[in-house]
Amino acid sequence: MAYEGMMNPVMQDQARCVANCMGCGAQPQCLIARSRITDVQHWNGLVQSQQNLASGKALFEAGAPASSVYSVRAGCVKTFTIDADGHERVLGFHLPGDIIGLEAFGQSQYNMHAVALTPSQVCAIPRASMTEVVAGSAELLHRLVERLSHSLRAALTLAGDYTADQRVASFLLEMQRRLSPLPGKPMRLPMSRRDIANYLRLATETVCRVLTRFEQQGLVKVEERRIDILAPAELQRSASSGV
Amino acid sequence: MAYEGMMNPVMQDQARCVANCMGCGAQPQCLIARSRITDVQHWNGLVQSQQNLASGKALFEAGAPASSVYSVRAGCVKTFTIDADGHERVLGFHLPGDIIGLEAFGQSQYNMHAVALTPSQVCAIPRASMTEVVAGSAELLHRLVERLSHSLRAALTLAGDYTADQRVASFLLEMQRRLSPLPGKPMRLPMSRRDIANYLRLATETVCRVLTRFEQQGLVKVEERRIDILAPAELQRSASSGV
DNA sequence: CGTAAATTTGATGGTTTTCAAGCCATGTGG
DNA sequence: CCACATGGCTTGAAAACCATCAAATTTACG
Repeated sequence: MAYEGMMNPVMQDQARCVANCMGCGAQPQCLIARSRITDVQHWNGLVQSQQNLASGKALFEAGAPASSVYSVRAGCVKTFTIDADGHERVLGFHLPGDIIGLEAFGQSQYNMHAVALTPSQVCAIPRASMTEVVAGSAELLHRLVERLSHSLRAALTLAGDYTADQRVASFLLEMQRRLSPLPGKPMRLPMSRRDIANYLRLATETVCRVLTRFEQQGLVKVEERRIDILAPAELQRSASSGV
Repeated sequence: MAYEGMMNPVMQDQARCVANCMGCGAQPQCLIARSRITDVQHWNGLVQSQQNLASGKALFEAGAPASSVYSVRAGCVKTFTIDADGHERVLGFHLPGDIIGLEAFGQSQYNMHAVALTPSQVCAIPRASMTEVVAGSAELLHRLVERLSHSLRAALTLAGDYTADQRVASFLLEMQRRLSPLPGKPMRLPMSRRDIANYLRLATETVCRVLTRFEQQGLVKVEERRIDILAPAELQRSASSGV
């Protein structure tokens, strides 16, 4: 249970239920980042509440009324669907600064589940407020559409027909970027091999084998969920080249 | 060269270079559809120009400044990228009412190519105008985000690990819906087998084989690009069930 | 400390790709 | 009008890649 998220100062502040954007640990990545102080204050007023989620707890379920979007402050939240056969399909991993629930815009219900993979903290923003503040600030509107179009590009990338090697390599590099551990420090993945495999549309065993092979080739150092990328450039080539 | 698109009245009106939303054939599907008359007029003023595209002509290329988004009035426009190895990757087919270029929001350049598959007609809307009008109308903002999130869901669907049968079945049903031919009439696909295969991340041969099998099973009637769906319900089952 | 879950490794099989070749439609030029 | 060329479409055989099944090993946690 010794998740690193537990050590985050933000996590320890469990008593405060009203959000406070000033001094938030996720500021650099947040939608509101680097905005005018008045915008931040306005935004701050809209954030309905913060929510602490224990590892494995659901943020919302498919079919629930899509009343809010959520901005991740700390931890990691997995979104996924469950198809008719009961199979899980991982749609994404949301790290601090990411917004969850934008896909449900224009729908009355969420069409996916959201579950915390590690102890997490999110800010709930009522959808109506979201529309309002964004309509009032061209800057924020721009950023919002930017995010949506970025997600769209990411999804289209995921939709490509890449080999298992390419998928895993890309995933490791993307995670390295988003988790941005201290240089030289290995990153700690918040998700299981099973979740990675499901997200990449591969079998769990395939992900294992690829990681083993990458390690044998000296590209990475794997130690359970701690992964150190030794040769980013070569890994990048594995990600793009068809070999 | 006898594309059906040529018969569309809108297509014949090649002299008019300033858009006129009133009476546009794509109205029912357009973003502006069913808006207040003042909104339509405002929108109409923003539409910089219409553009006629001969079959095979490029609307824009990857790397070009992303100055506008485009609303398709008639025809079909394919968007795709070309990777380092020179391989094409089809991202989508845009039919009347669809908006092209939203993915480039927040980027200075398009990151994909857009080419007309049949004689087509598009309305260009400068990006600044787009932002402005959308900011001025909560209704339009809502619709825009709705579209983006719809595209996102579609991309996530495409990203699933479906069998060749499932992919082709889904594609046929989706095209039937979007092309909405007269009941009983077969639809005419605007794109080649190669484009379909590329879009579905399959080999051209695989698409052929699946179509042949579907025809043998009596699910569809295939005659070159004219395809008649004989058993929509069964095809739907092929699309969802893993069998 | 013991059980359950996660991870890893091996062997086998199935789906799809690749390579190769033939067919069909369309359009061109004689 | 027909021969011919071109590109799209279709079919067949072999190989590649990954999933599945099975089992050993490790880790997590009550």
